[in-house]
Amino acid sequence: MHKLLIICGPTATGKTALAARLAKKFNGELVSADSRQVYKFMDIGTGKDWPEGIKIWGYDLVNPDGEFSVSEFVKFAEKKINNIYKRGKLPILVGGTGFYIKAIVDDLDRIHIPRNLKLRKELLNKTARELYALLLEKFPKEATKLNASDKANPRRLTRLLEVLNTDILPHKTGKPRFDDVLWLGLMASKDELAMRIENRVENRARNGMQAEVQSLIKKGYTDALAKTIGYKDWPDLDKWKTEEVKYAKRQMTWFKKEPRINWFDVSNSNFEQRIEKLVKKWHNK
RNA sequence: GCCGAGAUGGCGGAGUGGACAAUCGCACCAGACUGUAAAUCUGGCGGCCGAAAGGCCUGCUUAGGUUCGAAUCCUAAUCUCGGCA
Repeated sequence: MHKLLIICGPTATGKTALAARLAKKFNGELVSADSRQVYKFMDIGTGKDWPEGIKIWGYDLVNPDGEFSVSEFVKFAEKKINNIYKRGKLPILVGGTGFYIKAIVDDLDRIHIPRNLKLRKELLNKTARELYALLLEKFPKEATKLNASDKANPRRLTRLLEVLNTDILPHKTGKPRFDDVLWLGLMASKDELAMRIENRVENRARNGMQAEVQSLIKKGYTDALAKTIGYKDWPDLDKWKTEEVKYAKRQMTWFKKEPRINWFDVSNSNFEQRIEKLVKKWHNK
């Protein structure tokens, strides 16, 4: 019986802390599904927590200038989850990157089609219009299926051309079979979330962010800093907060349409008890 | 006190007699997204009615004025910023 527990939701809702408690109660190990925390040396800015006595996998997978994507994540996480099963423990997938979580649970067949650097280079300077025209010419069926947003999105158009151009079939990874998946979602009202984010940012700013940024610069990772929330606007805390709030909103836009999530408002005083009750029932089933 | 410059939507900032409810950027709201998801992209964004097309009202510091017509010209007031005292 392979069960998977998922704890998702926007940033600053206390996912890791909850996951750690549940891991203790139910003999679990954590797998982080967070696209920022995979980078080494970026600890404070990405909010890595290391709960005591609990294993958490998925941090520090690549250098800040390394290539990473859902595909790498899936390969890593599936291996890890299988390993956790082998040891008779419960894997708990915890994080705010909805795409990564979905990729683990559902069969997303295209994500393992590799990059085509030559093609990407050719398409690099083309506008969305040009890319779409090209797509329409070569793959009219796929092209007309696109929505208005994707039609204007150079990055996604490039990727689609890349996917359709290949004859390489995506290889099957050793995907674990999940018999039973429980999705838990942590959320809060807009105001509550904004407040939590503010506090969190201020704490991180006080607790070593300056030194972390400097050491990253010293190591030469300025490109990575320039594109990462928290680092790119440092030391402007207001901007950091705004970016973090916007990020939380984007996360919610993704999660809102996921019907399998059981939502809990972290402002409710008894939400943890209710979660424990639910998990217990599911775990013993 | 005198001389200059200026006051535009939540903010920055265009517009300098009609095409202006007012380019654009930020913020904000909603959304898309099966290999960059920390990314990228789409729509909305004065008020009211409407599904929409569209309609009505208010509006560019304030008060007057000129004009068929003003954010744009004139007068005065208030405030801000530079220079001289």
